[in-house]
Amino acid sequence: MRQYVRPVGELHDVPVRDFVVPAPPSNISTPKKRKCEARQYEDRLYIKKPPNAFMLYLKEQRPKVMAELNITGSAAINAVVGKRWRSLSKDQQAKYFDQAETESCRHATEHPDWSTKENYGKKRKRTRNRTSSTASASEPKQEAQQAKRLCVTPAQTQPSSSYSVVKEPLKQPQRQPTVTNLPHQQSACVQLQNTQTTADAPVCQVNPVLPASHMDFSASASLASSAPVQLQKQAPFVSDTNEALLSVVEQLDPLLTSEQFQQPSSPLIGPQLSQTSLASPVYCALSTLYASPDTFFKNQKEPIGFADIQHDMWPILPVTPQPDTLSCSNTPKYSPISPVSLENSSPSKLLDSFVAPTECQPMSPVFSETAKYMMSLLNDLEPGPFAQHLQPSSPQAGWSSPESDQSCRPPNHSFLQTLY
DNA sequence: ACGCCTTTGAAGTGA
DNA sequence: TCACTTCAAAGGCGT
Repeated sequence: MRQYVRPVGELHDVPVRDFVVPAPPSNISTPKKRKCEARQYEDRLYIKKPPNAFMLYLKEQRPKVMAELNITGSAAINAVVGKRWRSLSKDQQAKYFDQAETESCRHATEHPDWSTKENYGKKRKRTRNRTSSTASASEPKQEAQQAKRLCVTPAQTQPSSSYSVVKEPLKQPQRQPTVTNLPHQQSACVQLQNTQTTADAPVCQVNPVLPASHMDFSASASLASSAPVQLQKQAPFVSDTNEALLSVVEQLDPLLTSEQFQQPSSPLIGPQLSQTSLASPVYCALSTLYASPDTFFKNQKEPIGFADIQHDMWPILPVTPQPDTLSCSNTPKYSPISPVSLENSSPSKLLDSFVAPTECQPMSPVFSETAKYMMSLLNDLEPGPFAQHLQPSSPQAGWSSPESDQSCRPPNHSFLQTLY
């Protein structure tokens, strides 16, 4: 496999280069069923939708049902699985919603500019007719609509920048970096609470994690859900990864383990704070890294693309972004509303204080300090690579870590090694 | 060769 | 806002 080396930043004034493996996304289309789409987009990659919870369940259950019932027809299998799905409890289903959120987050990281809109109308005629043979009068209209969609001009279905990377020089997305212009899927992730929400300073939104509709259902499974204590108690399915990650965040933010969070129904401040903390850019970025480190680092595109993918990643990377790798467009930047004293602030307060400025600004030193502290925690969990690159960073006053939770295991992933 | 079937959920579309 | 449509997976079947 070919690899390319490109500079990604500097470390202690020493240029750092990174291998870029131009591996195609894992969710490209199969040529068989995408001929129509392929006609329009030639050999451009077709990025599929991330699977939803039921699709993940379906994938898992299909071989079981096939073995149990000795049937092979997918339609029959799907009907059986659908029935089983409906018989599952909310808690049982939550496992798959959790996985779906992870997949969605990973997908959004790999394809930051992609939305389901890209695939809309790309399949051939497909008239969903639940009433079987009854040909409705609206069918011609539907067909006409679909034909219209199928015949859209390339200009109407301008591929996003993530597509363009495949064959063309990287282009700047045409959208302006206003949050309101972000695709809905991207904006679904995180909204930092307690931030200014003026017209000039929209609510910060960072990498996608989950649709809001899940936040009331899959609280235990959502990274950005409410009640972090619930997340620990009622989510035996939470992976080792998330568990370890949670332990880091809990250490990062002592508030998460304070007594007020032991009661899910207690004060309003609980969900608010927990959502902010668990949905923080750092946590979100870390979860992305943990979820798919190889993909994340291998699928880096041009520097500007990398910055676009995850500006929030820079603070936790052991490199300093070069000025020309920072993009002023399409990526919310974070800076403190007002100078925050490290001595008197917990990380959660710091994260709360970030808003998206109206123009490109340099990395917030406060944010970087937060990230450094997180790195030190990560280093404790998995000693190694970062120790030689980061100055030891002891917790500031007010950042005192709680007693480490014995149930929180260190991450099994060796993603840190992939950095070097 | 490729659309249909069949399921649920997420998201897009149009009124 | 609401109803409707499309697409994710998958493999046998029909055209």
